[in-house]
Amino acid sequence: MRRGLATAFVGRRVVEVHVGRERVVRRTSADALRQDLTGRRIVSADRRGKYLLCPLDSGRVLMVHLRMSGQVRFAPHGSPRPAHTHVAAVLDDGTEFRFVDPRTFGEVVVFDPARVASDVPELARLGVDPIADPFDVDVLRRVVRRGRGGLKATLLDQHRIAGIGNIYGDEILHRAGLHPLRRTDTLSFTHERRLADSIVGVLAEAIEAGGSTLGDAQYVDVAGRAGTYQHRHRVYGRAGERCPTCGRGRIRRIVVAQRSTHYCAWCQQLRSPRSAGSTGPTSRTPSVSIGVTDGRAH
DNA sequence: AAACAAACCTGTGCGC
DNA sequence: TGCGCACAGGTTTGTT
Repeated sequence: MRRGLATAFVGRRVVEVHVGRERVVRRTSADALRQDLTGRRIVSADRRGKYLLCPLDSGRVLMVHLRMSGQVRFAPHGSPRPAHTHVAAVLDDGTEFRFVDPRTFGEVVVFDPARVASDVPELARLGVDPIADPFDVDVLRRVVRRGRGGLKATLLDQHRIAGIGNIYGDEILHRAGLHPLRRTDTLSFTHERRLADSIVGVLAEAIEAGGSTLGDAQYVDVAGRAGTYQHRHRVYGRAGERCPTCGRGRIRRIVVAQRSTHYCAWCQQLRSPRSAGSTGPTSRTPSVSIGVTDGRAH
């Protein structure tokens, strides 16, 4: 999404702003958004965790959060707006910025970056961003070792690490070969290194693939195109299937931190299977998939 | 402090 | 065909 904004939004000037639903500008108001955006030019497109941040030439910053069902779309001004378009900003090149969100959990706000701590406190309190910030096993250790909860809940905690959601949390733990309920204080240094590598690896690959568009096509890019990473999900949404990595375990679905959670019963055990002639999961080479390329394993 | 539930909304897919 | 229910990418708030 940030890349799409960098292409379609940066350098443009806002001519006119329409607010449909007040709810999506609830942090301030429709009047405030209109005043802060009208006549302003978009300077850049940044991101912290799941927060999209577009600095304006006024010195203030436009923040968009998509939450569960939000989209940002750009289309010619005058073309029919999709249902649930709650904010539309006409731009100086004849296009229109649209914030579309059926569930209205998402939001749009312009704030003063000097007052971020009071105006957008959750943004100020975000943890390390593994893509935007320096991130390695030492950073991960420092952040994760402060608690001793389960791994899945820790990965989803935006105050610790910013930007990992439910899909990528599952995919990261699968790549790392770690059980979602494994306690963070039981990891060896090797585990921690594997986890740090998996966080960066999964996120980077998913970004390059344009993200994950599920069946209902709620996530699409600024031009309405679907991502392709869903074809490479190894566990998310694949309960009951055979694991494409080990070819041996079944994908299980459990509920962790009130989120559906998927993992391979063989590659991701709470305790490593030892002795008794059982070798346990050893292959840690995620790119090697036997007999299966993309899509469903049958 | 941390674990858990509920709340915020709408749409879709399923079983009956 | 219609109805009720479960469930969905996220985050905050309130309760144990």
